[in-house]
Amino acid sequence: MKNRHLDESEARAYHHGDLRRALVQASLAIVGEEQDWAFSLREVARRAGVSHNAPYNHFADKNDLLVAVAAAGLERLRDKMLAAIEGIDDPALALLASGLAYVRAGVENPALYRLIFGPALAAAGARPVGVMAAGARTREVLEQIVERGAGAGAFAIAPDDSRGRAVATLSAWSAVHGLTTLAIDGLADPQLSIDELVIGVTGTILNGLRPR
Amino acid sequence: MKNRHLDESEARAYHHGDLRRALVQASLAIVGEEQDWAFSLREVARRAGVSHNAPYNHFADKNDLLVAVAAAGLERLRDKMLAAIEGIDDPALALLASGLAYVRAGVENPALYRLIFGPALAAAGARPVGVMAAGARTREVLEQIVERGAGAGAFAIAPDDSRGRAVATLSAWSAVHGLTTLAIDGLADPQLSIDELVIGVTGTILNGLRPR
DNA sequence: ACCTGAACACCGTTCAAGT
DNA sequence: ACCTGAACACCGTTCAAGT
Repeated sequence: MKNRHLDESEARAYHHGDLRRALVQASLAIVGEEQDWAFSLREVARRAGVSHNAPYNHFADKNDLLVAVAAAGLERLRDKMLAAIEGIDDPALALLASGLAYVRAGVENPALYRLIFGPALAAAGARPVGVMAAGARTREVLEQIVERGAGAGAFAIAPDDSRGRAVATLSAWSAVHGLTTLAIDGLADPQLSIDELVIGVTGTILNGLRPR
Repeated sequence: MKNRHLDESEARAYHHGDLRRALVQASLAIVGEEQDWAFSLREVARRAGVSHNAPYNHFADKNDLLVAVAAAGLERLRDKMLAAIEGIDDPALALLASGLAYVRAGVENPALYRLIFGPALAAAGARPVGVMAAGARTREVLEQIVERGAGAGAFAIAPDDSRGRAVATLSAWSAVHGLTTLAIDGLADPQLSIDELVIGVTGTILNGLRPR
């Protein structure tokens, strides 16, 4: 009864060291299905079919689980960006495509987006290294597009200007990240569609990076 | 004892219909002093010197209080932006000044910034009108700068292009909003100072809006 | 009209105990 | 090594009762 939503192999796996992964998956399921990013640790345990303190064998506390979930969510975001720029040579088009994928992912699953940039990162004390590392890997996607654009002369950045590349990367990330949260919060212009907003905002960034 | 941190006039005021305001002030104090945006309703009541369910006479539930706190925080943000652009005629400089004020405010009080764009707006069900209205007033500051810039020919937007103005406004807000959250989350480049980051990112936006 | 105290269901975390 | 059940302090919310 407790395990009725799990098949036998999955139930067995909990005794094989997979509970950690199962708890992260259960969390992602709750976030995605119920759009609830403030779920309780006990609810996750219930969904995974274990007692409410079994998670403590794999995570120091609730925030430690949230860190793992946020990191997994960031990896998903990164994968979508990578898939979106696959085969696109023009750096400007690649930046637009990655931005579209990023904002769409956030708007499609707002609760996950809020979780990623929410409680885990806000935790007092030491920075949660898991999320930070995943965030760095996500930023790298934009960094590489900027680097290609700078090398090809598509963006007005000298090849040896690492500061310029950092600013360009952060400009692009800030714009799509800010647009995503404003759209999720209902603070973006409702007259325009999400795609129109992304194209418009990314267009401003691309215009700002273009050689004059 | 319960009221030891309140003087008599303040204590009396709670019987004059000011508890609502006092609870919002107490919340802002907790957020600012303890950098804790996930405070409990009971803690707010304790700080205000009332029983733990007195708040229910003024707010429907905890989220209703959070909405009021978020709206107050947004008004503060708006006031800082307005003060920063006071007397600046050049639209480009005004946009930079407002952006600097915005990001600095967020970085100085990250917990308040998280609260503003956090739980209240994420609440399931109906949109919290209080925050939405305050958000619209905050966006208006940027809108007016863009409008001035479009009129003066400082930005490449035709006078009758309301769509262009909306995109420009959202581009500016997205950039500073995204930069603020990334900086707070420790995901911005640590090599550069906050002011350098704002100048760089705002520079990209301004460059993108400038006539060619 | 506004506030209080008791009560309820729920939560995060700890601890002793089981296999 | 990993999991369970009891226990503790705390929370959001409701309700009856006070002024």
